[in-house]
Amino acid sequence: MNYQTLLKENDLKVTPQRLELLSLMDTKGHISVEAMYEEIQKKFSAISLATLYKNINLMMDKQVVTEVKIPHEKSRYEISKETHSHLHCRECGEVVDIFLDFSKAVAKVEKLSHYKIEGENIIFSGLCPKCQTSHSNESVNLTV
Amino acid sequence: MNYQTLLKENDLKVTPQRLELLSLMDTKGHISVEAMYEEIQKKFSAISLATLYKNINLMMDKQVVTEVKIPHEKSRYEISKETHSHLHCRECGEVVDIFLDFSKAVAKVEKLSHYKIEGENIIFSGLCPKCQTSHSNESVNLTV
DNA sequence: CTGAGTGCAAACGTTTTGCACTTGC
DNA sequence: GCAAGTGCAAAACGTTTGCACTCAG
Repeated sequence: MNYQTLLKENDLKVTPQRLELLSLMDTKGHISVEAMYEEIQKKFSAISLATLYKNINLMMDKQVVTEVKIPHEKSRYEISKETHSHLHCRECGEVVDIFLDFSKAVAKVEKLSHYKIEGENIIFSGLCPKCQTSHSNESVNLTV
Repeated sequence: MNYQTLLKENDLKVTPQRLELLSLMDTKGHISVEAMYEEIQKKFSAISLATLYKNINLMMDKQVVTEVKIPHEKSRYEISKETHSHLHCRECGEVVDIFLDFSKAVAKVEKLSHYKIEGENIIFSGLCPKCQTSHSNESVNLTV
């Protein structure tokens, strides 16, 4: 992905901080403000939280970045892409994308509710493949 | 709905503040902390925000109340009920319940992802029937 | 009567703001 | 060169905490 172009297309100046931010969201997938701050400090030790917030908000306004609100967790952020859903593991916290076609469901909802549906926000929660088998931490110290 | 029973079943003492809180969530449907505070002050002018938060958190811990995270909006709260989805009007902010069966989709997701799905969180956004026709505010002051 | 709930004030963590300095274009 | 972006410090905001008082059971 070309972050420079992405910024320019949205009338945002290309700064090294912004490039790194986009790179983080792109490679780490779904990242919280906290984690972004920790990560970006590795390259820009003097970066300010204010700058981080300003950029996240600006990019959200421009729809370059999308906020993902996960039940019982803090928001995470991703680079906007085609409509997709999310899978969230309640054990390890992992969030992954899943591309599914809900147009049938949307049509049904429109018929039933008379709403004009413009978008859907879908998060499935459960256990990822790894956490279904590794219950190592679950049974520790059960002697109460 | 019997709020007294609901509280007792969850080992929560029955207080007038809690009864009113549950009544608000029940009748108003999906309500923000802010709106709850404004409403509850009509009956309990001296109520503290701390009490409000303590009760919301306590009831969430006990799963009596569920947080609804809507894109671009503050969280709202509802009395927990059977699995259901939500419809959100971006114009007037209304949120309504819709009961749909997504078990087929869940099965598909499990097959594709190898996740074990325990719950889904689905919000459709768009325009409610009223806001599709009344565009009164949309075209005001377009002369730039 | 006793522990749980309430209200108040203070504290806390997160996010936003104003301003001087720096940088991209 | 100038508007936009950055970093810093202070402020604002929403939420939580500790404590004395009150009330439900």
